[in-house]
Amino acid sequence: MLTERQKEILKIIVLEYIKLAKPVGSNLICDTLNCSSATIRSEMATLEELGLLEKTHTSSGRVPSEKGYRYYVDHLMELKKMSAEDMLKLQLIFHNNQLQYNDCLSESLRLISEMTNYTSIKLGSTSHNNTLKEISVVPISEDNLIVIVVTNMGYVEHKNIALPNINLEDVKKTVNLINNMIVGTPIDEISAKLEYEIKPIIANYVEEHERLYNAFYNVFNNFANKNIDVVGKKNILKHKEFGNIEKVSQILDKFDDDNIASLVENIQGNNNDINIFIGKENNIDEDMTVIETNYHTPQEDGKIVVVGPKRMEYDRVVSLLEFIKENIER
Amino acid sequence: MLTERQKEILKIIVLEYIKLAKPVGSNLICDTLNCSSATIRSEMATLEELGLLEKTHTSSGRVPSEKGYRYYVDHLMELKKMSAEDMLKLQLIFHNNQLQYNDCLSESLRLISEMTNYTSIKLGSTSHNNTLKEISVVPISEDNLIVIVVTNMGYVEHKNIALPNINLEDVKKTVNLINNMIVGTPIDEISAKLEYEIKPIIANYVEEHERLYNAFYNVFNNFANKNIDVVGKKNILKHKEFGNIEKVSQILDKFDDDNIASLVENIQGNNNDINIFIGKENNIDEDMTVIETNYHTPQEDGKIVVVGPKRMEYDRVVSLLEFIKENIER
DNA sequence: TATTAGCACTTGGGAAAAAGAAGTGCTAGG
DNA sequence: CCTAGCACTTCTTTTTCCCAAGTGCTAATA
Repeated sequence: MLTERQKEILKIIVLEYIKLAKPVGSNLICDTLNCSSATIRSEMATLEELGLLEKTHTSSGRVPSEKGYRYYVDHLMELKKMSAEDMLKLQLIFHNNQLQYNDCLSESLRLISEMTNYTSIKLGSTSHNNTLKEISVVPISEDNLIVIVVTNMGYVEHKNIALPNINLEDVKKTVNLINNMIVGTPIDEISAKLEYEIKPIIANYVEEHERLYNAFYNVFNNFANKNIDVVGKKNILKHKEFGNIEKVSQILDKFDDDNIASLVENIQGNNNDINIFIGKENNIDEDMTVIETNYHTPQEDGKIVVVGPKRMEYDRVVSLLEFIKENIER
Repeated sequence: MLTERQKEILKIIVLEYIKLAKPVGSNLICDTLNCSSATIRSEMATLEELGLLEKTHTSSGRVPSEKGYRYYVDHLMELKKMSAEDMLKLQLIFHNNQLQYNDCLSESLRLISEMTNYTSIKLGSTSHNNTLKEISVVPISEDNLIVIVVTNMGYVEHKNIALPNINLEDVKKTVNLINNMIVGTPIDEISAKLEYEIKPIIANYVEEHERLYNAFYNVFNNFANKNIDVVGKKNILKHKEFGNIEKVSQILDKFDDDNIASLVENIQGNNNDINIFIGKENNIDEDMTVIETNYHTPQEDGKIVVVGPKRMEYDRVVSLLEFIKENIER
């Protein structure tokens, strides 16, 4: 259990280090706390013993340890409201009626990255709410046709499939069948329905049912229900803790679409709020902090994630995410 | 006019510098050329006077100047055929029947970047060959509908438009009209046709023709006929000439989608072959070289561009691009 | 008992000096 | 025209030196 003064000191060190990225010495603090630097030093020593502070070398000032950041986040951070400026810019997005839901979200991400110099990520997945609205087919050459799938939430996906020498009538029959029988089915159940309801029927009606069935099956099976969006990768270059090419390289590799998708997917907060993973607590990079939240809209469920250095403006990011989550869910 | 020996020396220096990025001294060359280093030195001095070589400081070895690279590219470079390995990997792509035209191209880009550690870019534009094949509309809620446009080449684009309280019958009438009257029109002429052929008619037939017309007009007007694809941005980190964060930052900014699209668009070779722009010759970055070629397929016209440091493996990149251009155009 | 002033000590960083490596230009002789 | 030899230049690396920042400890103080 920390004394009030110890908390105060820890907090000052965290905030100061976040601001300037330089180890914090006792002199800086004794000004604010009206006591001598010697006193502060002995308190700092205690905090270091508790594992909340670290030194970069024997005679340096103190730097928060991971545990120190954690303590700050859990007990000391004040959730101040957003700055007027941040607020204003975000509201411009959400009050812009021109923008569709999806554009709002990606605009917000862009804005977060721009304002904070961190990297923001969205991983969305078309929710169970998405059901098949309509499927249509446009033949574009002898051998190729385009299959277009629309969900009730307005997702559209299309695929070019090659079906040499297929009978167009058969295709139309199949499409009609699908439109009549399985419209309204949740996207993730369609494969099953195709198998058990459509396949048996076209097996009788349609000549080349085998090939045709497989083609349609593939269309739905590959329905991209995960989409990832990473904004502001370049921002890591702006933080001095990542001042060498190797580190930057390593992090940028992690940010590659395939990589990051699975990493982000595995981030699992223990509540539905905003979750913070500091350094080794996260699976992206032990020198970074990851802040995550989930959102649920009629169209999709997903995560918004902000990644930055451990000395991140925690309070600011949390309030930004809160605001966005709240607004996107309406 | 250079003597044979001078050419030989220039060539060795260029190749050596490309390989190791270290200024080349006279000793290294006299081994290969069977003459003393003093002789080489005096030749080097001549080449420097001609502006083909440079020194980094008074007593350093020589480095090719931009003019030197240019001379190499114009007169000394041998177009060797691709290495077996490069060839094999590329052929795997083009002989894979699973892959559609578009996937082939992006796979090739990915491969080039991976093999060479440069950045490759594709800027494609749906060619004039693309004509409207079909337009369809799917209403997904009271106020929203999805408009889907398909071209004869199989491009599909869709847009969610909000039309509160619109009469669905009117929408259908308009869609039918478009499908009957302007199918077959090249994409880039559709806006005009809408204006002069469709607008006057629906003005009579359809109640809210104003709003409806505008909505459709927007769909076609925003038809994304340029698509850009940048692969391997991270690769600049791998070259020592870009060893500091500022330079990397600056280049990565240039690679941002919007930026690079217009930059690439302005690259104009003077022939239909492969064009090389060294350093200040290009508009992307004066420390880099840009190699470009155009391709023309039934589906689209476009450019493939490779960007890397000036000490680039010119011969290799040229042969890679030649191969891809040739294969993609079939 | 908690705080403070004072002081010796440690470390990193930056400047200056020293030593070494790489390579040049020039000259004189074959 | 070529080459061996040598003085010279510049960069790079290493070493040395010194200063600034900041600590920990001790003894005195409120």
